[in-house]
Amino acid sequence: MGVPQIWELLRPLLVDKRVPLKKFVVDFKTGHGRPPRIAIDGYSWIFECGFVLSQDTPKKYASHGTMAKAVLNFIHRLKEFLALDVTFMLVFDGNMKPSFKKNFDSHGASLENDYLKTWNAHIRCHEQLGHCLKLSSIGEESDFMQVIKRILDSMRISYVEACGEGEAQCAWLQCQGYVDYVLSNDSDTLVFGCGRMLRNCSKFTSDIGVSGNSPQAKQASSRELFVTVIDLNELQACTADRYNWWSLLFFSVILGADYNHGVKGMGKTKAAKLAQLRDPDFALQFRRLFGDLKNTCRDSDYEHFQEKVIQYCRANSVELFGRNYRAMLGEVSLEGWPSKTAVMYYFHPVLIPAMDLSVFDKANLNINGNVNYQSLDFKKLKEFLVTFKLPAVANFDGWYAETMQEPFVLRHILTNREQLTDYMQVTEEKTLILGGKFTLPCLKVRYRPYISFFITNQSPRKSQSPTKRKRSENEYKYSLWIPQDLIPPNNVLLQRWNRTKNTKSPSPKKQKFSPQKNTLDDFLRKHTSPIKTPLSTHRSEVVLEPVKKKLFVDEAECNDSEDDSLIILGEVQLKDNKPS
DNA sequence: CGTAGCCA
DNA sequence: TGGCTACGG
Repeated sequence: MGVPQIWELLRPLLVDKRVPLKKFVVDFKTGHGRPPRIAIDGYSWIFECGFVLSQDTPKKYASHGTMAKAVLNFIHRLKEFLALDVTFMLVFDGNMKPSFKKNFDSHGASLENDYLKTWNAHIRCHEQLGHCLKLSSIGEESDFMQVIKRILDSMRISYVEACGEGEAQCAWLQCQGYVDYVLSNDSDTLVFGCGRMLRNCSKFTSDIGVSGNSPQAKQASSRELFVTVIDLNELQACTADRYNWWSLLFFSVILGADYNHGVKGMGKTKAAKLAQLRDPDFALQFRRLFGDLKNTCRDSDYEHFQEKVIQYCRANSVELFGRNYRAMLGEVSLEGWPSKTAVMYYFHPVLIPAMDLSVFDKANLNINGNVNYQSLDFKKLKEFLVTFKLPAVANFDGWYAETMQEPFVLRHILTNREQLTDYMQVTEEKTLILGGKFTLPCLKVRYRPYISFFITNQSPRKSQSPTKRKRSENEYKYSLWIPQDLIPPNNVLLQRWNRTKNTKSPSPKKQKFSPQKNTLDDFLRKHTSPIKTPLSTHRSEVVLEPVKKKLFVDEAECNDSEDDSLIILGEVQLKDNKPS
C-alpha cells in the first residue's frame, strides 16, 4: 500500500519528470555509457498486469480468462524491457512480512510481537538453513505466482525473493548501488530509503491522480510506456525543502500508513509542515530515536517524543498552520501513533542478510548484453503458453516468434559482428514523437528469423510480388523501431545504412537551404510544440515527413536507377542465412 | 454568521 | 464529497 499523499506532496516537484521509458533509457545510456539497472517491485508489476483480482477476496485470484490477459501483459512487459537491453530484475515479497501489515484491520492493531524476536528468528533461520522459508516451500504460493515464476525461469530471467517486503529489498539494492533505479508505485519504496525511483510505469502520458479518477483527462495513451523519474537528491537540490527519506517517513507516520491509523487531527497539510520543520527537527529526532537497531529506545522515550511534538503544535499552532488548533489537539492526542515495534519495521525492514548476487550473473537474460538464448527451451515455453488461449493473439505462432526474437534484436546489433547483415537490415529512419512532445530518433530494423527454433525450412517463397518492398518484407518479415542513440555510430548495420542512404539520395535539397544550424531539433521544436496544437486529436506517435527515408518505395514512386544498389545489397545479404 | 481550509 | 472548526466581519 503506502501513503498516496506523498505523491501529492511531491507532485509540484515532479512536473516535467514524466518521460517515455525509451527516452529515459536512451538518456541514461548516453549519460553513463551503459544501460540502467532497474529493480522492479514485483508486486506492482503483477498488480498492473492484472493478476490480482480484488482486495476483499485475497484468496480468490483471477479466473482463467483474465489470467490469460495478465499473462499476455506480463510477457509483453518483459519483452519491452529485454528489448531495450536494460538490466532489470523483479523483486518479490517474502514470507517475513510483518503480520500486522498483512492484515491490518482484520486482527486489530494491537496484535504484535516483539520486533527483536522476529528479527533474531529471521537471522537464525538464515544461519541454520541458509535461506528464509520460501513461500513456495510451504505451499502458500498463489496460483499466479507459480505461473509467473515458471515463465521467468523458462526465459532464464533471474529474480529476487525477498525475505520481507519487496519494496524494502528494492530500496536496499538501490542504496547499495546494485541498481540505479527502483521501479515501483509504492511510496514505501522512498520511505525505505530509495533515492531514485521510476514511478507509475504505464501508457499514460500524465501521472494519474490520487484515486485514479483525476480531473485532468487521462491523456491519450499510445502503446508507449512512460515513467515518472524521481531523484530525491535532485529534488533537494532544487528546493530549499527537505525531502529526506526520514522526513518522508515521519510524514507517513503522522498521516498513518500500513502500520498505524495516523495521528488524530493531522492531515496531509499539517503533516507536511511538521515533517519539513527545521528548527525543532522532529523528523531527524524521530530517526535518531529508532535509527540504531542495537540501542532500541525505551517506551518512555518514544512517548516523551510524541508529547513533545503535540505540545509544540499546541504552542505554535498559528505560526505552523496559520490557525489556532489549541482546542482540537486538546487532550487525547497520543492516539494514532504507530507502536514502537511497527516503527522498527520502517527503520529496519527485514532484508536478505547475505544477498545472493547470482541474480546479476551474466548468464541471465535480463542482464544487458546477453545474447546467449540458444539453450532456451522455446518449444516447452510455447506449449505452456498455448494452454492459456491468449486473447487478442490471432496468429499464435507469429506472435510467439516475434515476442521471443524482438528482445534480442538490439543486443545482436550491439555485438557488431559482420554476420548481422545476414539477417538484419536498417530500412528506414524517422523521429518518433512520443506523448506529443518527446522526440526520439529511431531506426527501423527489419530482420528475419534468427533463432533456429523459428527458422522455417520452407524457403521464402519466390514471391511474384512486383514491388521490391514486398519482396523484402517477405524475407525480412519482422521489423522493429530502435532508438538510434542506443546504437554506436560505428556499427556495421548503421554504416551500411548510411552508405545506402548516401548512394540513394545525395539529398540535394538540404544544400539549398541555409547551411547553418537548421537542425532536426529546431525543426521539431517549432513544428511539434504542443502549444501550437493543443487540440491535437491525432495519435501521439507521428511520423515526421521531412526526415523519413524509405528504402523500399512503393511501385508508384519506384525508380529503377535508384533502387539498383539496394537489390544488390539484398542479394549479398541473402547468401548466408545461418545466424551465429 | 458566512466562509475558507483541512480532515475524514 | 461532506462536515467540522477557527477566523474575522
